[in-house]
Amino acid sequence: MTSELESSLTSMDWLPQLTMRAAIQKADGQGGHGPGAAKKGALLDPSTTLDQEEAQQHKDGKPPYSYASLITFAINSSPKKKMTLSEIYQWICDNFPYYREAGSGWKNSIRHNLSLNKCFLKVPRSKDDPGKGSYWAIDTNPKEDTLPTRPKKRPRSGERASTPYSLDSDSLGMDCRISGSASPTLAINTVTNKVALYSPEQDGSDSPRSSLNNSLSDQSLASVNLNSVGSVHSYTPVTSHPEPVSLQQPPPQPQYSMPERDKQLLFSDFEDLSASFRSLYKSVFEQSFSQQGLMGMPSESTQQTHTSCSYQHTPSSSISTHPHSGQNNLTNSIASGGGPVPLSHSAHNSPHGQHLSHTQHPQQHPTHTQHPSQHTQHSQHPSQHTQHSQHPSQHTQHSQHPSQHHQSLSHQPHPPQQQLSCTTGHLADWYPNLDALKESCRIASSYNWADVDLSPFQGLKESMRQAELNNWSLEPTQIADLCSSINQFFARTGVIQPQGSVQPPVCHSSMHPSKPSQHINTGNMYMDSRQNMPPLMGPPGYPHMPPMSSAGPTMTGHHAQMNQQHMISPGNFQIRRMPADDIQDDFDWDSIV
DNA sequence: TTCTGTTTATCCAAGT
DNA sequence: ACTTGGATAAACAGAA
Repeated sequence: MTSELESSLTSMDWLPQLTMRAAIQKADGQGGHGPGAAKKGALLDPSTTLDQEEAQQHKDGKPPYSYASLITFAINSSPKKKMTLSEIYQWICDNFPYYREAGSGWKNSIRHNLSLNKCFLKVPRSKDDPGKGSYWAIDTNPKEDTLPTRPKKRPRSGERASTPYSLDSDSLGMDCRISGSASPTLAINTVTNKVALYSPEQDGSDSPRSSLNNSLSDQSLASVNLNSVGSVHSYTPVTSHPEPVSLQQPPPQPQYSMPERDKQLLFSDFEDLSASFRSLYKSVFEQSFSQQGLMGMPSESTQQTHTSCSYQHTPSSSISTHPHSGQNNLTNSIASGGGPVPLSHSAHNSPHGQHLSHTQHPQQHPTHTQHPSQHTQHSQHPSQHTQHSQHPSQHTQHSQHPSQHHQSLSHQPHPPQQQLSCTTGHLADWYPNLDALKESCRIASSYNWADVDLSPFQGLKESMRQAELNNWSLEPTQIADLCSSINQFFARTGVIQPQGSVQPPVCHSSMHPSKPSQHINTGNMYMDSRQNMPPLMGPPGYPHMPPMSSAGPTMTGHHAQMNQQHMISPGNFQIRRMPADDIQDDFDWDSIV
């Protein structure tokens, strides 16, 4: 039996037959990319499921899937997107009779894969769900940078030292990075190990075999939970190599409906949004209103404001500099496959065709920031948050260091997000601007709002308060509204410039060392988090937030600096900058250098 | 005891 | 030749 398995699983002749919806490219699986690519693609999508048809095709013979694929299929077939080992066994046996008679060696391999492959997360059972073994889920956000979750395999002669433990995205990243349908409640602690935590309510009777279709159904985002989960380390998705996936993805073979993709996007992009908002809320309203005797915040709301674990949406690096985002967490991180990462998945499907299709928002500004024509002197798109280019060569050097951004970003044709078709209405419109908004939040948080009259923003304050009370678990539309309100708030208070040059008060000191900057950290963080993210960008449809110039953080920091000078004291709102020390940013550039 | 999970070692096929 | 990714086997430890 093992011999049969061996021959079947190791041979590549089955690759063309792979059908893994998203990742798979039946169309050109063996075309330009070759078997290797196809092979890789086979595991690209953590949310891949097995088609009934496919299953039927391989009923009799050796399934042309790798064990990792089988596991993925199995897990994804479960409504809960998690399965116990025995369930996985069962599912495989049920769907591939071959394994029923294949002895037990394959089970060992399954276990081996589960343990070895970072894509798979062990999910502890809940207390009320006793049983043997843990659940296994798919990590859509495998940590791929920094510390390995496990010691590297002891190198031996002739063996690569980086795999399979390597965080090298080419291997694991490829397999797992793509956004999937991970449950929003899935928490990953990538610092200590791969651990996923499901909310108790999610534990329940799975129906592993009930479905062969993957969907976000039961775990889709009924609401975007921006809540932070306290003590767990936030995930730091790093998409050092987002493109490989996309490159291998044949264009339009979308596994997800666009709404689903959007949902995934939401998670990725809102990962630290809650932190930003929360931070803003606390820094601005809490501070201000408390002094004005208007505060009505629950004490708990302040508890999570600053945590040591910071999450940073770092498309191409693991840098985490946003202190306020520390509250972020897992809950948020999961979903998205690393935020940007998943984007690449779809982004490449139609690198150009989908360029900004979010037009549903009534308020949407006709000319989007990402429009190439608006980028005056830079090849890079300021609004792109950056996920880095789709060119592998560019990813290889995704250094987070500002000085290197210029080069590495200059070729990015389209930011993944840009290419997404946003279909979730208001929220979708914010996709390209979330980072900017978050950045603004962060910047705003560094101000001293104590003496600022925020009474005109009672509504916003109340909204945020409610959000706080709800642990930032908001509906997409609510988030969108909140984004708009906050953005408006920023515009009015001068945090961002309402019109004309919309550069936010962000300095990229690293880019302009000669200029003293109060935002050194900000600048760093900014670039760090979104290497080519525009300092600030108005939401589509926000009239006074015209598209940013192409001034990317790595390229035209001087604009931001200049603006900062006069925006800090905006009109009626005299804002005192907090001492530099108060500015949240403990990021150490040296650490990544 | 069995199952589960981790780890190490080795082999093979394919790619570079 | 070397690297890479996957498969297989096995040893081992811990939990149910």
